[in-house]
Amino acid sequence: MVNTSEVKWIPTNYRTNTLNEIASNGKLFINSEVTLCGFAEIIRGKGAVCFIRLRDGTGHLQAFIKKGNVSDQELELSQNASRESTFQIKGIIAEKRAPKVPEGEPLPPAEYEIVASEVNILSLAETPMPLGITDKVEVGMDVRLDNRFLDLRRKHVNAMFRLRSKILQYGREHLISEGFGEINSPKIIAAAAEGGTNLFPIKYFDRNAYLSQSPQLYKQLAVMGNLERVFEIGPAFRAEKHDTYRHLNEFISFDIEMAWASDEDVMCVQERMITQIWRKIKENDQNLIDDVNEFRISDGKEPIVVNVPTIPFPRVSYCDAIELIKKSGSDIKWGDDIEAHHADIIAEKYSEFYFIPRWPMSMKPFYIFHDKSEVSKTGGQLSRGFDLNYGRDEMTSGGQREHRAGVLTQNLIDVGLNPDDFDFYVDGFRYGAPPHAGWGLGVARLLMVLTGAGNVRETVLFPRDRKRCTP
RNA sequence: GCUCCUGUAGUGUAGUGGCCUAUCAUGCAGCCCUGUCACGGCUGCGACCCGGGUUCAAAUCCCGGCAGGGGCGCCA
Repeated sequence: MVNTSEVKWIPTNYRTNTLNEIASNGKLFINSEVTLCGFAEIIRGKGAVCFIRLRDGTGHLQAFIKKGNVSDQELELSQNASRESTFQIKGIIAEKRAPKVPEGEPLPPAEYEIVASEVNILSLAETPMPLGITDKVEVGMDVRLDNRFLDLRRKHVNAMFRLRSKILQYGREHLISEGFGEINSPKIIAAAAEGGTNLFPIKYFDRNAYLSQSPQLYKQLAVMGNLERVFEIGPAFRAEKHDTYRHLNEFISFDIEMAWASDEDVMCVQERMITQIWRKIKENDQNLIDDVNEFRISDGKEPIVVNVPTIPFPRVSYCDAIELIKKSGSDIKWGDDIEAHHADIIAEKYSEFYFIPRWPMSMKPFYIFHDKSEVSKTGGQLSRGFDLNYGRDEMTSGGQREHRAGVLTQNLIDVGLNPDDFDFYVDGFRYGAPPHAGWGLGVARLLMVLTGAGNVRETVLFPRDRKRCTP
């Protein structure tokens, strides 16, 4: 279930070992006395014996409870316990009796079990459960989310969130290796950071405030402060009434910002980070991918394969993308947004990761850098803003930022924002400002790509959408 | 904001006007068997979202409500 090779599992007051330690190194434990804990995944046996398949956060192990080894009361309570009840069992590790195999077939590898001498039921599970942990019965998304704590116990769901943790870990490690430091920006803000999307208003004592839609302005200020290269993994809030497989109203954004860099420089950081995440997952976490695949196969889906993408990712500039879409017969002109059905056309040619650099300045936020000499064939002003897509889906939005205070103020005016509201930001650029660039990446969307999940709700523990604010 | 669709046992489903005191699986309860391990066998429990209407007859058709899902726009 989890790669425990590098983890030191220190005993707790409840257990001496994890189940996986015993299951994978049983030989070393034979005849030794241990105390183990876990959920009872299956309870079988009547009369003189009882078998419990225990599960903890590391793996599984069978407990064998036999009349005479424990009190009659312990045996009976165990036999009558409901599935998913939690147990603490003290006993001796032994090799499992080998199963009967048909003539001529080889015996399976040795397995181990704990032969109980003491059984302590920590908590009895109520019945029936709202959804089955191991049952081969489908469950609707709504029931799953209402009972996420149970849903998470299902192997493939559990694996999904362990993979999420790995993505964050490997991403962090990679950025740190390139000189980035982690920051935390405020999530309570006074004014709309970027305009455009709707914010959630909140009461901040006796004033009005909002939940942050993006760490954008603050990570830039951190760079102005000579933190040089920063990243943040934190929540962003958007009060948009969307209702799709890829949108939530609260999501975790993986953001970077770096000094002395252009749009192209941070695209390179991103493709290095993504390939490194893929490479590490492939090296270390195939077991988690296998858990996901086991479910996908039982569900009639293709198993996922972790293919490390090759660098560089294709760059399909905005202008080229428009040409490509036009060629397919779609009605689009320079200056139009590339919508989902347009992205489908690009995805026919570029089905994996690709960048769309150099969007029209008119379509990008005020803080994006533009160079007057960089224009389209038709004369439209280009920007240093880019997107990263995977097929039809947008993963990232980023770009080189405007570091000229005067231009920033003009940009604010051009998009109809009041520069006075942004003094806290523009002031940061008045006393020397390095050219800089960055991006924000949707963690859940990246996990969707990695795992083939068809809905962002699969990749977020407790998703917040238009209809759902609990649990 | 605009669209399309769906509500049947705890869970997932079958059902398209009468054969529905509603199918199957899983679950749960009980019994039998058993060093079990995809265990097996038997018995039982448990449901048509709510309110109107059409009809001799409604889970099924119509209207309203409530709840949920898909898609679009916008975005990560």
